[in-house]
Amino acid sequence: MFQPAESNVSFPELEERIVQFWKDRRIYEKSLEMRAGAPAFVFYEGPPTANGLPHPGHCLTRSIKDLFPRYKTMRGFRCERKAGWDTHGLPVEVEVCKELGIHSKEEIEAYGVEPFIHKCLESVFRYTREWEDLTERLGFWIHLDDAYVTYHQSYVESVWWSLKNLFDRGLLYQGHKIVWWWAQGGTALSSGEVGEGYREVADPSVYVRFPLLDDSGTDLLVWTTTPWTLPSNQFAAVHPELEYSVVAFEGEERNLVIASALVETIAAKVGKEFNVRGTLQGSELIGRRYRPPFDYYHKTLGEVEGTLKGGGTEPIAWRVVAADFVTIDSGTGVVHQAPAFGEVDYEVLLAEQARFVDGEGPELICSVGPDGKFTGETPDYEGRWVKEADRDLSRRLREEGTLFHQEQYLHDYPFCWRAEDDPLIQYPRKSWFIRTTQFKDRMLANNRRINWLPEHIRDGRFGNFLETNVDWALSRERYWGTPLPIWVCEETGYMEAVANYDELLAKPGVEGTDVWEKAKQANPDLSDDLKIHKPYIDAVTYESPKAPGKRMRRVPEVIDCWYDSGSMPFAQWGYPHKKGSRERFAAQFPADFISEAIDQTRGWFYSQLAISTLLFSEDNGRSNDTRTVAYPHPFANCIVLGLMLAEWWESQDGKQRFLSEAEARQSLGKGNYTHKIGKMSKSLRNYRSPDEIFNTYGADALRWYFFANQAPWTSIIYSEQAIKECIPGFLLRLWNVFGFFTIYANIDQFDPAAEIAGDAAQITPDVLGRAKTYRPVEKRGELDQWILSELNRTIDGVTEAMDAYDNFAACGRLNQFVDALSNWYVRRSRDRFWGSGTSDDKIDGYWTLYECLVTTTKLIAPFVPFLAERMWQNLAVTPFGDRVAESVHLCDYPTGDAAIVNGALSGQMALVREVVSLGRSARMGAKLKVRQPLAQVEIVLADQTHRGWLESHAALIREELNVKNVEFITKADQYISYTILPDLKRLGPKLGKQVPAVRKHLAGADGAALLAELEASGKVALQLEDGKVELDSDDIQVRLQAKEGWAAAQGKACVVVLATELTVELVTEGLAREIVHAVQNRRKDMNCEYTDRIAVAIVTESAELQEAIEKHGDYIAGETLIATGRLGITAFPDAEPVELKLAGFAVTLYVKVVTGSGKA
RNA sequence: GGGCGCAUAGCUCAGUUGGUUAGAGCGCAGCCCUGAUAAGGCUGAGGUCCCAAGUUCGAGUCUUGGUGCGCCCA
Repeated sequence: MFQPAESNVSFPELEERIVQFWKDRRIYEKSLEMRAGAPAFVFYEGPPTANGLPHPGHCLTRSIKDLFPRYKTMRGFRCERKAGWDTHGLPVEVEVCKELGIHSKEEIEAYGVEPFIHKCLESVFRYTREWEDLTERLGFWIHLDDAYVTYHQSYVESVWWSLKNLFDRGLLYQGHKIVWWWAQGGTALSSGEVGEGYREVADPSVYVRFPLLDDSGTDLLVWTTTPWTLPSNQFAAVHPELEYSVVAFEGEERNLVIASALVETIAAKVGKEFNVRGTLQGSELIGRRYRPPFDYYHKTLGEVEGTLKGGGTEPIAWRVVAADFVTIDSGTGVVHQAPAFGEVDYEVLLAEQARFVDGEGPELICSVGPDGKFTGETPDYEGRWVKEADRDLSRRLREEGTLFHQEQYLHDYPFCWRAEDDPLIQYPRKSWFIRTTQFKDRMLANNRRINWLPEHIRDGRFGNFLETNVDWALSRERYWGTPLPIWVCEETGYMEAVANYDELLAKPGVEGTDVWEKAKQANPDLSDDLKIHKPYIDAVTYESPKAPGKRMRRVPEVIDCWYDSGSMPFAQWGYPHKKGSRERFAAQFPADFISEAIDQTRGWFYSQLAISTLLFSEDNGRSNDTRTVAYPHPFANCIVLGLMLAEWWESQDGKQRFLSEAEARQSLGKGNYTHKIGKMSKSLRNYRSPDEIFNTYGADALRWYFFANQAPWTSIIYSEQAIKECIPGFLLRLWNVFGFFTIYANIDQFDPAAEIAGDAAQITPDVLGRAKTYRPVEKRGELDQWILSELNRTIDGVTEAMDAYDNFAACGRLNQFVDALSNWYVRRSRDRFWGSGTSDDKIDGYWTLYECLVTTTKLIAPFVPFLAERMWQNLAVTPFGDRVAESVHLCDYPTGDAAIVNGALSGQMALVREVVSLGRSARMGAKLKVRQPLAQVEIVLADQTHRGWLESHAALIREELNVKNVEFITKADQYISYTILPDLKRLGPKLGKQVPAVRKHLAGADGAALLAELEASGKVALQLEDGKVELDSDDIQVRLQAKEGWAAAQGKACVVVLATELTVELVTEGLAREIVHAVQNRRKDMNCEYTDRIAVAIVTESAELQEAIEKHGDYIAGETLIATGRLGITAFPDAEPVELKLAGFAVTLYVKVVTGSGKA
């Protein structure tokens, strides 16, 4: 016996039970053990941070990350799934600061770095429980117990190892980075923080003369809104391809060089007439020297020249240089360069430095201290806050005659978000960099080998990002992160990188480890992993090998936490220091599959690729302790998920928001609200929590929605309505087929377990074949052959799609199959199952449906693992017990049997479905309900190929359309007109410009005549204006059209015409069917069992109905299980009378159950 | 400002190497079937395929330019 499928299934409850079942039986672990010796399918988990609650976007990533490992496991691979947690970084510090009510680094230091990082550690796992619950409830199978954690000593030491490797290869260096700097607070701000603080302000805007040294009468004109940067000027930049003019303004002694396109604008600003004395290309200006507006540096360095790498010498600064970023949008087309205070300016300096031999190029000039005040290098302004000095600087330029023009300039400028009167300045900070630019080509080569989904990521967003690669600014002047493992000699500046803690302890004269030991003594609960973190690690020093008696001290920085996550391919195993890590890494590198959302392009996708390319490429330089592998690494296939959007409805004024349209309609009235789609926002509360979705619709509904409703890289709307619709649209439809099967199989005591002896394993076709009554497919009826053909086609289609990481297409195939199973196979098989007794045909039906369900269960297992498990338990475990796999997730994925696929039958069945559909459409047009039998249907086919087959299925068509006779006709001129259309794909290349004439000719021609000509001679000759054209039957398509006035419907391939005349016999039979319908409804209202036999009385004045009962009594009784002789026309007292109208006649219906003794 | 992506029915999206009458789901309206029944089916209304120019016998599809939106970066 099968456990029946409950008709009011609650998927959330079902899923909760399955979660428990998996846990109790260790199914996930067994699914791995089962594949112990199998080839690996390598998956990497991109680590989330558990210091915030998981939200719907995480459900999407975790669903996709679950789908493919499950699929590959069923396909025979061993897929280990190690979870991971990202624990370091600024977001964690910010959360802790919020909690402590502090902001700045000063405040953190005042609070104490030690207690601060303890707080960070606590914060990191605040929501672990919620994350674990979500993971489990969603059915995401992953080893949470064995997760890698980025702050663990073993992980940090792997990161250290890789950094030492880079350091020793000269790929890790110290340089400058221009950052947005809060001078008053002494800290850099992240781009996010800077973005928060933009405000419109008026700044002084000055046009300043830079006199050319080789032309005593001409000055470059530059423009800047930050006069305080002028003392640090080093270059002037022009665009080499722009045209510049030498301009004489009225009343000015000296000429000015301005981009030609800007001359008018500037003249208008100063209200002066001008003369253009000449023009020249930007490229002609390059290399020319000028005198900067302030001489603090120029007086000593102005005449210094350096040796160029290419030979020769050149002045190191105050020259015109070429730059692509120069535009004519504003300013003068000549741009003042102060590399200390602008990122692009700094890049210009780097480019210039690169032209000179080492040590002879320009050094960075910076006249401002970290406090934002001028230093002693500019004695006139020493100690003055830069913004406050702008006015004096401008005055001095005016006095010296180099100020051409000054005005107020309104623009957006960033301020500190926590001290809103403090403007930020761009400022150079010392920073550690990884020389990624040196590996650009190798990263690009690696990238080209990655299978990106969607494809455009490779050459688009990600490829472009690699093309414009700049060295990775690795260090952070923060507290909670992986400490940069570099120790510096306090005397000589000699540096060493350290690969792990033991290596550090082995250094000569180590001191400072007591700081950690004391802390641990004071608080034994402290995690040992903290000892390699700030502030403990900072205390550890050792003897300098270069200066006797001097110490090696660690640099103060921690590193970018993206480096942590990008190191996970090796760091998750503690490679290379942890025992066994080399083997594990070798076995699990590179990954076959990863997936995250598109925002990780420059995050995890890049950090992984960059680190992997630098460390593990075959030609990676002189690394000696790494393994190397062929591209691509560290991942081969990557699904880049789209962003998840929220959907809500809000009132016209935007003040009220609702999460469903129904709620909005109820509160605001129809039409008084707008449908919104946008970013998910905690503060707007514009989405439901995943828990609500799980509890209302279930995880399978959510998963199916993610997988089946759109390609994964499109932006996905978290639409409650659409999630809800997955239930009737797919889950419940399959559930109903499953329910249908269990009901009838139990009634007929169809029991596969009794027929199949011994181990039934995974109930594959070969196992089923052992059953006595299981007949080979070719011996079964056509409908069975058809659905099994569809099943095997579906297996192939789904497998092909999933192997290409195309879950959307795979779901489409599954959906199509379940639709065919439900809406054609079961529908057409109803009578078979409903009929009493057993027959070979009926048993064939059970075996067919059983095989379809069992196989579908396995096919859907990776997608909707809960429903699949429940169906497997009912269909397999209940009847077979321990003779079958205890979980569907321990099964192999089905493989298609090409011998069972019957393409011709698929096409034929599609045709008969179309004919039936058209017939119903024609009935609709004539307002003839299907219960009313009709005498005849006539079918006109455009293509006679399948006519014979269709004719042999006349019975099926008769039944579906409720007609007495089916005729196939070819001579149908009374119903049909013919149109002959050219096959443009064929004729286009052949005829070219004649195509429009041919189309015109055919459109105006008599279709029937052309068709006759084609049948007679095999071709059609057309006389066009510019010659004769002959078309054969392949060049044309015949299209049929139903003429007006018939109950007819036309499709692509045929026309269906109904005879609409009704005879008395047909009407009477229609009435009998009305009676059956009424009695069935009554049975349902009375909650009869499927097998109850009943007595019925139909009391009516209508002679027509009485005649119908008389003539078709046996039919009525058979359909509605009326006990023999118990259909009458006189009332009986012990049943409730029901008044109703049948075909317009008043009837009183009496129904009572007489016996529940089985249907046979 | 730069890069990438998107724009097709009321909503969300498909649309294969250019080909005849541009599809699906949902929603809406009407109807039907039904012992799988809190399912299912049929029909209908609804489209300047963002705009413009070009290539072509033929453009939703290719090219160029523009507009709008989103994401990333500055």
